[in-house]
Amino acid sequence: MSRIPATERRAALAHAAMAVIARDGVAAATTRAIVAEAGMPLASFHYAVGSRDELLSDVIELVVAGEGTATLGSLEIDAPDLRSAVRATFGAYLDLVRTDPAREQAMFELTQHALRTPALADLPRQQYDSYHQLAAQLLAAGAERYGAQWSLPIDDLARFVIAITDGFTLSWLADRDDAAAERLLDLATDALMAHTLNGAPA
Amino acid sequence: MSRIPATERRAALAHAAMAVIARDGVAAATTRAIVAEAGMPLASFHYAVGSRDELLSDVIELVVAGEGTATLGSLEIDAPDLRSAVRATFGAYLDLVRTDPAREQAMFELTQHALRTPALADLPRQQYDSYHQLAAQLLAAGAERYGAQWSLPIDDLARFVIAITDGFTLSWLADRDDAAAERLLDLATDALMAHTLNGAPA
DNA sequence: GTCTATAATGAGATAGAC
DNA sequence: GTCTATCTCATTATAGAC
Repeated sequence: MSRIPATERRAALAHAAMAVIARDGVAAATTRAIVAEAGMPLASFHYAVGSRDELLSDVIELVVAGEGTATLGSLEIDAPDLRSAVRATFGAYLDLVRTDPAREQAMFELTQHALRTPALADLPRQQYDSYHQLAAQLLAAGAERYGAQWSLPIDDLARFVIAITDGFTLSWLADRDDAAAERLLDLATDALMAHTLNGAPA
Repeated sequence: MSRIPATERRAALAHAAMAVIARDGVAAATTRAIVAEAGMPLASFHYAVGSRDELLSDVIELVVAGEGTATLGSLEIDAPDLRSAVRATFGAYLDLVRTDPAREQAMFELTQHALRTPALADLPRQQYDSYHQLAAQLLAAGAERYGAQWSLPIDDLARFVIAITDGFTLSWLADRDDAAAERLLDLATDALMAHTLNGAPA
């Protein structure tokens, strides 16, 4: 691990930290665990980063930049109509949560930690802006593809999507009730579709 | 602090821990902080409880028993119809979150911590069962009071209510956008009311 | 520049005096 | 039974050898 510029080390540490956090949670992301994940000696940590919270800030930047949600942005849904597409996208997110629950939990933990840490308290706003933008983008793309229109401001619907997504994830993490989660997503789909105008709008 | 039975001390510690957690978060709820809150010497902690996680388990029991949600159960809403009552109840919850954001955040932190701690991993299920029961009870009471019926199983609607409530709380904690939160609750109310039959059911 | 070795701190838990 | 004083451990952070 020699001859590597500090900025690259910093980035490598942030990625290693995200891996540790996704696997074991924020509390387990000690400086030791992070450098072990990155294959660096302990002293490299403060050589590159200054403090643990500073690195966690970098990690949230990664999430904001989309590294935590990349899977959803590149999703390709093949559905006959908008309703099916919406439901399938929710379903794809459910699969994501079921495949890697610890990762989704880690996103919540990062937010909570940042909210409790004065130096990081601004980051959750950016994090949720990023989520809302992703949802709005998916909603807009869906409407365009199926020739429909949303009858409410897309930002309001995006916030609803993120809220129901977060809420559904939390309850699933708590009780792992797949069937109830599916029914909840049906309900969420109904709620969204109640605010569409398809074909020729008024 | 003499002559107090161990079981009472244990309960006192659990309440003190909940106070600390509600104010400063789970990570700040060290044994020292908890006994300071309770006005006890440090050694009383392990005299009464065994371990920190054991006490956190007690704290979640308190939440499950309703101490974290008592405000909502005793809510008295005065509204002309079911829709207004639903919206007002959501609004009351928003007020609760705005009045004591740290407390609501603490509920999330307790869940996350329990999920990451093998000895406590069963508790989130009970915690969410308790939430779902509270929501179901509120939905049933509302329908009865206004002579309406829900056209979906009340447990599914209860899960939707808790999900949207959690999700809305998380986004509000992140960006403190009151206006957006109100619009989200309007949307959630619409979604619920789409599943009512009022007057004479089929 | 890099990393071994070591502070310095704060944590959970306990021994033993009263 | 109760609590003071202490132990042991893991943590963040740094000093100083190479």
